[in-house]
This record gives sequence, structure tokens and C-alpha cells, in this order.
Amino acid sequence: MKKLPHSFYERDNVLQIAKELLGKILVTNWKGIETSGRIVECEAYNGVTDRASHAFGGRRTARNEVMYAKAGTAYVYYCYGIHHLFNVVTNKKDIPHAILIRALDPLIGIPEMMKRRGKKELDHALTKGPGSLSVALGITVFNNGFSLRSEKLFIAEDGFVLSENSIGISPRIGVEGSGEAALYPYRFYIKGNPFISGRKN
DNA sequence: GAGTAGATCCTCT
DNA sequence: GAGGATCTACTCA
Repeated sequence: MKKLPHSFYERDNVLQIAKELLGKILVTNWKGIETSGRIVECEAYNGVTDRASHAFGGRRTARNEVMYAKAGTAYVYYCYGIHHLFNVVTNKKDIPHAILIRALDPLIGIPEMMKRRGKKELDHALTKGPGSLSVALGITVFNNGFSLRSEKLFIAEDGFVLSENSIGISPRIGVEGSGEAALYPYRFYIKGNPFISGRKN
């Protein structure tokens, strides 16, 4: 298993990167407790031309400043008063592309994840949906701006190969108020995986 | 199984 | 002062 190189994140096609993130492994390691999961669902946010993005039209505020940071940076923000949403910043510095990680297939540290989520039995809601997976991996706004190549938080590949026809593509979730941007097919997921989020699947 | 309400807080206008 | 890249639980059929 090796960490994805900086060049992986720095490319300019955020859709391509989002698709390639499927099957990769997101790892956190807080205080020696390692938890990880395979990425099975994500959404691309295509910079200043994407109405559903925080950076639409070139908006740049204290909150989304991290989207303008260099590739391979974690962008975490708080939403609906409950959920921490974890994003990966891509493309070059000052270009606000990002990919929202929406669901994981848990691999390591499942008991710890269940503890963080307050669950006694393992079920498919453990890491399903961006809010849930952040809790399961212990990611909070505290991690905003972290590098994704650090020892505590990183994305790696383990040789897992995904065939082209097992990748599903659909419009994004939760962005209905974003005009035609809500229809863009920017969501990528692994077909048939039980951890895919979305109420209607 | 499907639909709806409630939680709950930071950020920008 | 309103709304947001949401999830869960509970109700009703």
C-alpha cells in the first residue's frame, strides 16, 4: 500500500481524479489508532464555474480558503449543524477544485468506528454518507487544511483495480438548489457496493 | 417500504 | 438572520 503522489491530485481534470479515487483507501491515524476504508463514492466540485461549489464565481472567503490551497489538501467543513464533510482539494494552487468523499467500505479499525458512531452492531450505515464517514474516521473541522500525505491522514492505493463497467455515474446529491449544476453527472460510485449513500439509490 | 420532521451551528448577506 | 454539498428515526400505510 502506498500513498498517492502529489501529481495524482495536481491534474486539471477533477472528474477524472474523482473517478480514479474510487477503490483508493482513506486512512486516519489519531493517537496510534488506525482506521481506514476504501472509497466507494465521491462527487466532483468543478471550481468557479460550478454553481454547487462553495467557490462558484470565484468566491473566496475564510471558510473556503482551503479550496484554493495546493492539491492534496483536506477541506473539511461543518454543515447543517451536524455533519462534517470531508473533501480532497485538487488541481494547482489558486484553482478551487475539490472532491467530496461520500462513502467508504470500512477496512481497518471497524470496532473503533462503531464506537465513534455509537453503534453496537455493524451495519451498512457505518460509513455511508459524508457526515457518517467523517465521524467514523474521526475527521472534524480540526483537520481542515491538513495534507493528505501526512502520517495521520492520507489516501493510499493497494493495487485494487476497478473495471470501467463497475463504475456508476449520476447527478450529485443535496445540490437541488444549484440550478442546472444540480444535473451535472459529477457523482461517481462503485456499482453494487452496499455502502453507497443516497436515500433513493 | 416510503415519506416527513427534527436536529442544530457556522458562515456569509 | 437565513440557509446550507445531510442523516436518522419515527410515523403511517
